[in-house]
Amino acid sequence: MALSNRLLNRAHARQTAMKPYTMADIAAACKVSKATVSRVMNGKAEGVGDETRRRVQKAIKQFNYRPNTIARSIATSKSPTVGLIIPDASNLFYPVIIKGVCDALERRGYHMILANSGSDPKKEAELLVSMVDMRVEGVILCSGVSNTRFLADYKKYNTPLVAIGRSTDIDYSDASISGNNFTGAQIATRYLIEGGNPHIVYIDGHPEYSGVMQKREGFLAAMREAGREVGADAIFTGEHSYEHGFQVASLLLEQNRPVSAIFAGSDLIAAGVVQALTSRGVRIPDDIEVIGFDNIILSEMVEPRLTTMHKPHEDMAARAVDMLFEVVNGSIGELRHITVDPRLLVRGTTRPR
Amino acid sequence: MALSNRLLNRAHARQTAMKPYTMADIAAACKVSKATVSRVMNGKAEGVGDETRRRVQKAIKQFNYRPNTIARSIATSKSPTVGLIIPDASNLFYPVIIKGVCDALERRGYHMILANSGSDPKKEAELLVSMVDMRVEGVILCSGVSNTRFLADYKKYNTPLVAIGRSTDIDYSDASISGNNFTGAQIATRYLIEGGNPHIVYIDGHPEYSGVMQKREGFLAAMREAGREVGADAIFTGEHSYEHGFQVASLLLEQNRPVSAIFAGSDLIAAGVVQALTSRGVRIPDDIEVIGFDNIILSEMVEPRLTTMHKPHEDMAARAVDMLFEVVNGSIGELRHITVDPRLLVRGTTRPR
DNA sequence: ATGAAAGCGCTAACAC
DNA sequence: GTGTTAGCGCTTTCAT
Repeated sequence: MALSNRLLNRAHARQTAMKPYTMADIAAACKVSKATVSRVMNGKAEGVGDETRRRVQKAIKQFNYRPNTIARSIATSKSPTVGLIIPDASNLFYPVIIKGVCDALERRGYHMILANSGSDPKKEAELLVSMVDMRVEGVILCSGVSNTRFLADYKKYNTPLVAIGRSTDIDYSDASISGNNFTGAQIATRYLIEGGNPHIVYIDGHPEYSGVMQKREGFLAAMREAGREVGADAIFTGEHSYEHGFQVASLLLEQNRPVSAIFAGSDLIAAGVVQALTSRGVRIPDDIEVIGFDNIILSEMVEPRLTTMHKPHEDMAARAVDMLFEVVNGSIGELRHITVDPRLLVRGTTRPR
Repeated sequence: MALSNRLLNRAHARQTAMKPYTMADIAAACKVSKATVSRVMNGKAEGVGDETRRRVQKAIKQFNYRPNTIARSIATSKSPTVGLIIPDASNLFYPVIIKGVCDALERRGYHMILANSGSDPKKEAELLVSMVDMRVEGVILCSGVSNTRFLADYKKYNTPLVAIGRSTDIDYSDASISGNNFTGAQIATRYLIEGGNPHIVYIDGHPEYSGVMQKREGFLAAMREAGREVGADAIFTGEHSYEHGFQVASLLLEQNRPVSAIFAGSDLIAAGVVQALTSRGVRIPDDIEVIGFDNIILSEMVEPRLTTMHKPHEDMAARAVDMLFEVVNGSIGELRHITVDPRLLVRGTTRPR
């Protein structure tokens, strides 16, 4: 009686405060226990009679009852959410990653909490911890610059971490998937060399990004093996942005530098280069060849379409999610750190070979 | 004693199961009550002595204790999260919306749960309900096609909803912000007419999208007021995509149709148009003028840069978040449904007037 | 087949 | 200042 009184009071309070119905409400309405409602909600085949089940289901419909995911999480101590941390959602590189992770998660009935780090290691650390506070089941981290000191320390929080696009610092994540930047840059550069380009310029983002360092090495390796000298003025680093590409290309033109080909460390940079060149009347690929990196969606939207090093980002995102769940349930194998080789995708910014 | 025994046992279990420390652990270690730990954690100035506070803070540091957001949510019955539902994260229109919402949320210490509806009203409804299940404080919905029947019904869940980009169906959201599509289309079309274009073609997405209908009306209104006739073959609807723009423009060229200007209902379409035209040697804006819509980041990355109808998406996203919180705490005023007028941004795809 | 009761980790009165 | 005691809405033994 005491119980049912409480419930009635609650039901009243609910009406005025417009609070959602709870399991107790359904239980009371059906004159069964919460345990039974719980069994029905979770579709337990065993342990509940047909008649009872129907009655409960009816009440659930009627009350429009929806179980409180939070309460469930606190009871089971696992919440159906995963965090995704990226540098900047408005950077054209990430939409497909976001989509890939989001969809893969949803297929498993999970939610995605998205946050932008702004490429700030400190902010990234804060976000990671706040994800831990949310008790996400794991987090997927996209980042070029991280506070590895923090990442090592982060292990203590015991929240699975899988990295996308960080081939270095493998020890700091439980699993990772990334493109082979060295190889990719090497392939692109070789292609440019074999195409007979006497003057190749390489433009990329900040060298502190692990990916940039690797691409730089790949570029240098390809040049070296061809016996080419690389002057300090053949390499331009800066922002990983469209503007950077545009500015460097403009500068090159203004300085009247002999340039026959440009290898850009990202399609964003490459797109900036293409616009700078075409807007000044330089013909691509006839006068200058351009190769980008990543094959983001933008690379098909510029004219001519970018020849670029393709990486299967959507698949990589899905695979990252797979791996995250594998580490969660301890089924992850030895190959926890995957590297995929970028593939040269020839389009319009290079001449036919 | 019983209590402290339980705690000790728990502390042991924790070690082996690697479960995070709880408030009880800290309390036990400091020989204070959970209430005190809670007070310290929440920075309550009153109610805790200096010495105690320091002791507790030290233990928190030492144990690396982090409060469980979920538990807190269940206790306070409010969770620091907001849902954002968009049609497709990989569509270049959304990155800046995502970023805007995410950042605005983070400034308030909130998390964003992101989900893609794929423009499927049914899926959208499911997502909305799953957000309710998560007990988000509210949801921000970006959508052109919704199940208005469901939306009306959704009110019963009592979870605040603010819409971005839906000027119609105002009754279904607690607040909304969107661009004035009619006016925008009208301005663009007038500009094209005043520029002396004899043959204006209008390309847009599916007419069942509320925004498309409005733009269509704006286009027609502008044509009508100029005494122009609009043949059925002057309007092309289809996907809201780059490909659609590309295909229609290609078709136009193949059919050798007299076309002097194209008004595209989105920059994505406009970008496709520009590529189709330039790749076939049509000069923009000399031979054909093009005006897009939205001013997404892509519009600056094509050559020539797109003349377009600018809308302040980042601000709109931030404003949507503001409004969401206003409805949450009941402080929202009368102007809950904001419409912003797009502004003509003249760039390279139109001739100087 | 069903119910009672004990948590999950926290907050929030209300005592003392 | 600090502790006690109820919950929050659910799951999960363990009885019956």
